[in-house]
Amino acid sequence: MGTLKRIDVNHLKVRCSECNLRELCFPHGMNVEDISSMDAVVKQFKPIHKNDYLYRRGDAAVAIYAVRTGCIKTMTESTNGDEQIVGFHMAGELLGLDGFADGIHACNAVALETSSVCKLPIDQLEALSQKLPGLQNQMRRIVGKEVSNDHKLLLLLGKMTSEERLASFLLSVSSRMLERNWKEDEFNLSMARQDIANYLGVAVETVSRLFATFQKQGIINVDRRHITILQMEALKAMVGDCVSTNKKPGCVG
Amino acid sequence: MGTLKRIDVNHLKVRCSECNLRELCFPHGMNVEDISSMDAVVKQFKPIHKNDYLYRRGDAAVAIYAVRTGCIKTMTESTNGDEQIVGFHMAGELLGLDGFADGIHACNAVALETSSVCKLPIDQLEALSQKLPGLQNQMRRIVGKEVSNDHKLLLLLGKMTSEERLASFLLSVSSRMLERNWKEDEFNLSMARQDIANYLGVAVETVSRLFATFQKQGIINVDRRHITILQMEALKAMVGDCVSTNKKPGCVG
DNA sequence: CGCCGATTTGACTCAGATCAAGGTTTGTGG
DNA sequence: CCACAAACCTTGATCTGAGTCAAATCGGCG
Repeated sequence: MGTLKRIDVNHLKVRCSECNLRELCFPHGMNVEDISSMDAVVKQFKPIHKNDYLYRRGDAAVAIYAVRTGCIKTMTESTNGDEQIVGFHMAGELLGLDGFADGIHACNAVALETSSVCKLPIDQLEALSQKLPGLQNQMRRIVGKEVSNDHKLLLLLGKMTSEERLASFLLSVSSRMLERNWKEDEFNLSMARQDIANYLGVAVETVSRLFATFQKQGIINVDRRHITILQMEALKAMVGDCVSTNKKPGCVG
Repeated sequence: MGTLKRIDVNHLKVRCSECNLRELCFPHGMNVEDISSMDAVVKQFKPIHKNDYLYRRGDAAVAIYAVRTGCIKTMTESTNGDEQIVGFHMAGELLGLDGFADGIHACNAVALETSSVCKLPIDQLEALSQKLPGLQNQMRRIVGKEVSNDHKLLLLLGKMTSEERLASFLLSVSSRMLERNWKEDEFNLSMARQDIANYLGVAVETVSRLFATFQKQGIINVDRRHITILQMEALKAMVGDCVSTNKKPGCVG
């Protein structure tokens, strides 16, 4: 956005050991030496523009990707052309596991804005993980997180009202902002209303109306894609009470 | 069902190499020797009864499980008590990946009928996979399949009508029957209507009505939980045309 | 400025939920 | 083996949250 300095990032040397996102990509179970040995594996670092595909359904799956900057959506496609967005991937988050089943990507991955990613070739990652138990552990965690994310979304699509869905979405973005040490109560959404609607399994108009309602209730402030959360607790209460201030008995969340 | 011989399966020696389900559990990339070395890892073989929990949300995740007989459902739980079934696991299918993220199961796993499972301890599986590249490959495939299954369900819950959902469900069961060399057009469902409804994100009454409608249309025959598919093509057409007889251009399914 | 896509808002509609009631199957204890 | 209860399933009537359709407005951008 705005004026950007022209930097050819293709030639920048990528070093996991010097990356300020490494705590998000590989947060646990890997020590400094382990991280350093990742440097040799991270093969590419390419910028892609808004609406560009990182990979398409049907492409050979040769790598997983870590988002450095920007935001990338992944979506499944049905035989009759319907699409369902299954994830928005922010800086420090990984994508590409959808190709693990048979070596062919089952999803499309599209940039929501100009984004850059690290490419981690699967074969090399695998070879390295034979040597580093820490990496193997980490891979397992990454997989587990993907699965548990998907399950959260299944619960959302299967059981929640549209109001709960949007509240849940805003809280998810907010908490991910916090993880990155950005403001948790003020941020810009990188996705269009249509993308939010698709992701949440509702109509665009419903998203639009809910934003208006939340604003009228003084819970959030909406200025186009700029969101300010005014009453975090109100959002949390919509999704499920016990998340809020103190956990109630029986609640793990 | 009916009269069963009393066999204490707890003491049966488990051998992957002799298991007739191994083609489903570990279908590719592992040769006979690899499979044989799995024998030492498969630790338990325990029968669980209808409504018993294989594991609960919050339990330490120490293993993944392969279903030998019966059927097991896995479900997520929201903070306010809602449950969403995320999978039905039939003979030869694996479950338990939901514990990979942080070593704690995020799902409940419950038997729909008396079932037996193989227990594959994660630490030993990991140790073995350091030696067997084939196993590591296979683990990756298993993960990929889980992810792609979840994505299919996301598409179903996010975009399909209730009619498409039920058709899709029946086709999924049917194709899994075929994989097991059972009849693809005649089978017993092991789950209650309520479970189907929950899984598909609709009301029980809707499931009941749709079964009645499909039967009236001569597409299936329903006798309680016994299903006979009379017009497979009609079901396929409901989900998306190009799956049917011949693939149309642009369709991968 | 004028066009185009993104977003909002209002009016109307409907698929599927909810409510209500009855029928059927299964399990249990006597 | 039967009686009874509980769980499961079906069917009908009614209601409603959210979709669809239509139109106005906004924001960029060439």
